[in-house]
Amino acid sequence: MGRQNTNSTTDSELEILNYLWTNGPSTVRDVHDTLTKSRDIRYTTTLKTFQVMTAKGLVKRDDTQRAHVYEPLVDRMETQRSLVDELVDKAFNGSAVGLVASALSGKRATQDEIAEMRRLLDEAEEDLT
Amino acid sequence: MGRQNTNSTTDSELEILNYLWTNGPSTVRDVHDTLTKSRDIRYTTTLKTFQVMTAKGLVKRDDTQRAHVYEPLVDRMETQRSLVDELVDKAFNGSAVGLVASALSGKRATQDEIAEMRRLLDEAEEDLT
DNA sequence: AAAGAAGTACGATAAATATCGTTGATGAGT
DNA sequence: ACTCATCAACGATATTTATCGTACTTCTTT
Repeated sequence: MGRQNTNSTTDSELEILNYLWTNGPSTVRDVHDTLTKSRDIRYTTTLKTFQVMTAKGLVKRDDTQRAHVYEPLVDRMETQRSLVDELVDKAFNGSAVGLVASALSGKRATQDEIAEMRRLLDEAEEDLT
Repeated sequence: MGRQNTNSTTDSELEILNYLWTNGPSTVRDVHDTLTKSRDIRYTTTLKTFQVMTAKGLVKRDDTQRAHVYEPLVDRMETQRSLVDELVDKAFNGSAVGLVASALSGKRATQDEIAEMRRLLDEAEEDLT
């Protein structure tokens, strides 16, 4: 009964993973000092999230130092892809086109971004044959 | 303290909204009979979700009939856009390009889908003036 | 009219998530 | 050696979500 989620990573976890993916192996202190700039949370909250993530296998912990060092065990692109797939299923009836249409209608894309997307489409098309 | 989510619609709610957007105003029975094909849930679960959605203002209820008729109060594209924006922020550091790249790397897009995306890009470019 | 089917209302509950506080250990500076 | 800061461990708790069961009401069918 009760809650039931197919989700792999929660919002808090994703926030932490983003930091680790960008900055490499880090301590709780490193991450917390960044998180606390935008939100008012306690150190132990960040720590607890790390512990949960470790239990889930999302990160690996090196405890040879007093301040444990964490690094991600999940791949960034992989995670992004699964989040996108999930959203496409849930909100766009499986159509990636719908997703792209939405993305373009939201914040207006710049000329450069549009050009980059065209390049991505060219690539995707080549991979088809 | 405790949980805190910026999310507007939950998974269950979105599932119901999808039905309403596609099929128009419907009764709990209508929706439930469809949901129950893919998941094993009780009628009152679906009903309860409708009641919560009504309280949240996501749907409007017409109770002039014994079987109340519900219709969506939120716009489909609007909702999709906000879900996409949320994901772009959370997982792609605000870059819609990253999202599109992920979408293309996931399930392989067909020739037709790619063509349609190109068309969307053309449109977006024109809107740039 | 009685029985049964189909509805709604609503409280209870399990699980997941995000959060905090307390406790005990370890290290650094005086 | 003592004090203070930093850290990890861990339990407690509020909230949200998804779910169900029970009770009550209202049609329908015999």
